[in-house]
Amino acid sequence: MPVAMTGVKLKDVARAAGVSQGTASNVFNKPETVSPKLRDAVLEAARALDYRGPAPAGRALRSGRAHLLAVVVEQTLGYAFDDPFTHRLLAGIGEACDEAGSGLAVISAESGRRDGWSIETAIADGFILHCVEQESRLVELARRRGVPFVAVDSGPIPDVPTVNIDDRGGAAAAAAHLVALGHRRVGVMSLELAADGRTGPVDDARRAAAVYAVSNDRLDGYRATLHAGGIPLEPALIHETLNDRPTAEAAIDAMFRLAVPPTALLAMSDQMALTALDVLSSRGLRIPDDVSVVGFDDVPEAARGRPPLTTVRQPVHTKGRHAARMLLGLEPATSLVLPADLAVRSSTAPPPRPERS
Amino acid sequence: MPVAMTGVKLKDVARAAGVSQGTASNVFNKPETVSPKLRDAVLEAARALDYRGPAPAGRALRSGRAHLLAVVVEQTLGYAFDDPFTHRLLAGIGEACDEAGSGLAVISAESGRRDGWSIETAIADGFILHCVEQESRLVELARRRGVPFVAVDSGPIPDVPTVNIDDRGGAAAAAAHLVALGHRRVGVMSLELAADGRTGPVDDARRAAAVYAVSNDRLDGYRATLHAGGIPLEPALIHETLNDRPTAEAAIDAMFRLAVPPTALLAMSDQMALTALDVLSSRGLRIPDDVSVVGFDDVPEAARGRPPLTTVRQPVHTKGRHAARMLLGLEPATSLVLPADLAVRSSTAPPPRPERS
DNA sequence: GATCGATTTTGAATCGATTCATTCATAAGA
DNA sequence: TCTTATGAATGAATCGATTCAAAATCGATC
Repeated sequence: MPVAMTGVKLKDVARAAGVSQGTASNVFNKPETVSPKLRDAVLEAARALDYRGPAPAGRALRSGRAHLLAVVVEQTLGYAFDDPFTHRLLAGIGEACDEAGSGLAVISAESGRRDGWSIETAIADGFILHCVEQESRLVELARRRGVPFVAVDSGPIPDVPTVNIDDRGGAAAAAAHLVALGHRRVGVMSLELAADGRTGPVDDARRAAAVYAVSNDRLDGYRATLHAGGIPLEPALIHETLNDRPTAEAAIDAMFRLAVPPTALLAMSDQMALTALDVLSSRGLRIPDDVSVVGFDDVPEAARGRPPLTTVRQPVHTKGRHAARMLLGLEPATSLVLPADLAVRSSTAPPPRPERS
Repeated sequence: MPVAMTGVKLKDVARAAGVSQGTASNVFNKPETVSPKLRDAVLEAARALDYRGPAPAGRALRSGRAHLLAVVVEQTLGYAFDDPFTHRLLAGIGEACDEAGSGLAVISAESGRRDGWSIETAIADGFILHCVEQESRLVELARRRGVPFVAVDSGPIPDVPTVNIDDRGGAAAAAAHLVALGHRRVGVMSLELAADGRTGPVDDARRAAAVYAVSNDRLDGYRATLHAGGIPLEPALIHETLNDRPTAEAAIDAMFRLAVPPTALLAMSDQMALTALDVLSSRGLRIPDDVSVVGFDDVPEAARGRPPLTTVRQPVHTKGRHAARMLLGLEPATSLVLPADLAVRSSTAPPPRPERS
């Protein structure tokens, strides 16, 4: 058993076994097409030379296949793996990859990043873009790269397969639930509308500048439904956050400092809603007695909230699965809009002092 | 703006720009070494031909660098992304990758997997093996592959850099806490000892057959400390589970059917401990009044348990970070043992009827 | 004007396999 | 016995870049 140094390649094995390189290659890739006799000879030579098997890089170059799907997120990898929503999406994608024997990589397209591994340099068979702006640098990059890709949670994009949920409908259901309960003053905690890090009240100009389809659609759903119920939604009652604790807390602060604070909160993510639960109750407000809270996403933590969160349920896992299966050729690559519905739990109730019973 | 079909390569660009291929390559990789004049010419030619940039596969083949770290887990991808512990590890690894501009891939080494992407075929600069058996197929594969790797949560492995925590010490601290509270009858919920899917009571023979260093060390820590406190740990009070709900529930069932059931439970993972909290309280047992429960890991959910879980805190995130940094050459590749300590919260208390006060 | 050193540029070699159109056997059918 | 299919094996071409030793260029100095 010699300790091989390096550099044994298929050519050497082929030569040692006295066969052509093509045959040696076949032994490793389509063993059934080569006679047992030669097959054994090659395998034996490989063993003798301590050949480490076909080198992946060479193989990828020639065959054009990488057996790897890459998920592109706009945050840092550190953040992505901390976010429960992303987990579920990745789990769904992972399931499809399991099916196809493919690997799964995550690419961070965070702006300030050193280059290295990115859409431009990743050796992958396809990309899943998550939550990108409609006319984003990332879409452009993926296009240029010439590798199939699908966009998830990014709204419709011309000539690109996409997977979305009915954000507008889900948001409408959430708002309708509050209207039905009798709420007349409702605050909205919004996800980012544009990628500029801005937070705070959302006026019409800001809304017009929205680039994230998801936030925009949800806001639309809220607004339209509240409006139909005769409830105006003034800028002071819509606060944009970064989906993290500090900015969510600031939003709550601002809205509950108003002369007439809201009796209910519509949050565009469970993460914000759970923060709200926490912040509000630590201020002595009771949920749902004093304030109702509705989340969005139905992450696993939502049902375990205190109290369990009323929220918009969406098939995150399924979404990931579809996107991955499209890229893997396991289903046709089209554009999908999956349904979202309301899961009513215990964080919502009629407002404390109904104007009419 | 012509719609390029395919197949424009560096050679074509070089020719069009009237420079050598080497120079063209430098324009994309070390722009500072080529004169502005030629640089512009090349860039211009690239634009004109709609060149898509250096193809990653070709680049990887020649340069030998992939700019990608791969994490190898023994479960399916679907499972891996569902497990809170894995998230934290990945977040730590991701953080280091962010630093180095590297990508992060996850490989499932689940046994029944179709081939495709595996240790043998992944184009990666290094592997992080998580929770593998000491003399595992996976270690062997990684060795053969000839690419640097480090093993995490796998105990010491000869000639391989590893990152572990002081499992024995952490477990001992957990047990000592219960002993100090006055418990005399303690049950253990164990993680898998070997990869054969077996569950149920753990006798000496089974213990001797343990291949997972983590489970083995924790069990050792529990045993030694209880023993020192004069508390015997009979097989009927050690139950092996698969770290999922059904088998955890079965373990609890069995132990609480005993003539003298335990007054405290030592669980080797928070996931099991949280399940225990759930199962026990749904049977009318109060925690910690009737039964004390100690977890292991301190996942984020632990602090949010009902009641908040007393558990062994370990630096999962840091563990991942170290492993990744070693592979990325950001710190020397050695073997690390990080500390674990006890986080006392509200799931532990003295036993209901102390034999002596 | 010649010389020296530093900076650019070149061009061929190399990374390691897969592919595919041919050639070569072998067995079956006429 | 002579085709004709069928299945194996061959070997050259190719995938798309990076590398590096050697050659060319350029300024500055003597």
